[in-house]
Amino acid sequence: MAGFRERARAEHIFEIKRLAREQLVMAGAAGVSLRAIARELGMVSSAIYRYFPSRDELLTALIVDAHDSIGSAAERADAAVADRDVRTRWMEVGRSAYWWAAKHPAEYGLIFGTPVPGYGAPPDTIGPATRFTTVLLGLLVDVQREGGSPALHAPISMRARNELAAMRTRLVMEIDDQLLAAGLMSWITLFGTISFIRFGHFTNVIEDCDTYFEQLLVQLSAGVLGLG
Amino acid sequence: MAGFRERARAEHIFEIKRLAREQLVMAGAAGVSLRAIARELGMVSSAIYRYFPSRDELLTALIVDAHDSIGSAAERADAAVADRDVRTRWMEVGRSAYWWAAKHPAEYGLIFGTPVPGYGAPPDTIGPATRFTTVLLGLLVDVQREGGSPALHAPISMRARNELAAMRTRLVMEIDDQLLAAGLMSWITLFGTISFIRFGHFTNVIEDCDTYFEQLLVQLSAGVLGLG
DNA sequence: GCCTTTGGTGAGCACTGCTCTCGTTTCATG
DNA sequence: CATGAAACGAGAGCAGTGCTCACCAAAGGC
Repeated sequence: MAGFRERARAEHIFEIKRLAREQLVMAGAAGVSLRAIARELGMVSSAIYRYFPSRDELLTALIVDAHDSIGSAAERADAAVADRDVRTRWMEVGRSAYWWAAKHPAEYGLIFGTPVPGYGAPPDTIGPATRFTTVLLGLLVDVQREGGSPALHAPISMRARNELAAMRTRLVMEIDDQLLAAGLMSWITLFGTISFIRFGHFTNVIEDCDTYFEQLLVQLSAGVLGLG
Repeated sequence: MAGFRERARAEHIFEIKRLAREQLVMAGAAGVSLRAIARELGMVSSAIYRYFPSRDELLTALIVDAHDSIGSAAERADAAVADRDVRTRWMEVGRSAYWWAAKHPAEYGLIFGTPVPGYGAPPDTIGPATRFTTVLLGLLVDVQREGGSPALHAPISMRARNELAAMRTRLVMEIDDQLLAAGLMSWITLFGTISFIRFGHFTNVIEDCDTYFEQLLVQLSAGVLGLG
C-alpha cells in the first residue's frame, strides 16, 4: 500500500531532478551542483547520494527523461493527426520536435549536444532514445505502403547500398534504398536545423527562425521525402 | 626585435593551449583544468592567469583556434581544386569538414556542441567563425554565375521569401531564393550529419560512417544543389 | 518486539577557479 | 648606463565542488 518511505523517496527524486533541471537552464550541464541542490532542499550534501549514486547518474536520469519527453511529444503529435495524410503527419512531428526544443533548450542541449568523451550511454537510455525515431520510421513505412517515392533521387554507391541493406535488416522493415536515404537525410536535417538554431549558429544569418523552420519542413516534405 | 619576454610569452601561451586541448580530448570541456595545466608546466596555478584572465578565456581561445583551423582546412580544400567544376569543389569542401572533425573531435564538439547558457560569443570569435561559411557561399555564387539551378525546388512562403531577401542584403550577394534555400539546407545537413556521427547518434544505425557521409555529399550535390 | 534496511548528519579528503600580496626579473626610457 | 615601470612567478588563502565514511535515528518486515 505504497508505504510512506516509498512515496517520500519518489518525491525526493522528483524534487532533485526538478532543481537539477533548473540549474541546467541557468548554467548548463557543468553548472549542475549536487551541493547546491542539497542546500535548496534543506539537506546535507551527502544525503543526495541516497538517491543518486553520482552526479553523472543524475545527469543520465535527466537525459532519459528528456528522451522520453521529446519522444512522447512526437507520438502525441503524430497520433493527433493519425487520420490525415503522411505530409500532414510529417509536418506535425517535425513541429513537435522544434517546439519541444524551444521549450526545453537546456534538455535539448543535453541530448543533442557534445557528449562527454568517456561517457557511454547506459542501456537504460537507448530505449527512450529510440521513441522519436520510431515515429519517423512509422511515417516512412506508411509512405512505402502507399507506394510513394521520394522526390530526392541520387545515385547510391555499392558500398552505401550495403550499408542501407544492413540497416534494413536491423530495422526489420522493408523500405526502398532511395526512400531510406531520403528519410535518413530528413531526420538529420530536421535536428541539424534545430541544433543550428538552438546552438546559435544562425545569429546574423537568420532572423525569424520559426519561419525558416516551417520553410525547411516544406522543403524536406516536398523536395526530399516527396510528400507534396 | 622580438624580445626574450615576447617569445617566451608566445611559447607559454602555445603550451597552455596545447595542454588544454589534450585535456579537452581526454575529458571534454569540463575536464580542462587550469591547475592541472599549471602542474604539468611546472608552474604554480596562479601564474596561468598572467596568460589567460580566466578559464573561459582559455576555452574561447580554443574555440577561435578551432574555427580558424576548420576554416583554413576548407579554404585549402577548395583552393586545391579551384580549377575544377563546382561539384568537385563542393565534394572536397564537404570532405574537408568531415575529416577535420574526425581528426579533431573534441574541438568539433567545442564549436558545434552545446553552448553554455550565459555564454555570448566574443567579437573575436565571429570573424574566424565565418571562414568556413564564406567558402560555401563562394560555391553558391559560382553556381549562380554559371546559371546552375538547384535540384530541390519547393514552394517558398511569403514570409520565408522576406527572410531570404533580408539575408541576401546582409550578404551583399545576388543569389536566387531557391538556390539560397538549397545552399542553407546543404550547409545544415553537412554539419548535421557530422554532428550526428561525432555525437554518437548513429550508433546502432549506421556502421560505416565514412561511406554514408560520401553518399550524403552526393545526395546533396545531385539532389539538392543540382550540381550533378 | 526485534533487527535489518533505509535515510539523514557532519566531518573530512582532494580537487577546482580565482584573488591577493610579495618579491624578482626584464625592458624601455631618461 | 642607471632607474622606474611593467611583466612575471611564488605562495597563501577563500569559497566552492564531488564523493566517502562513521555514526545515529526512523521505518518496516519477520
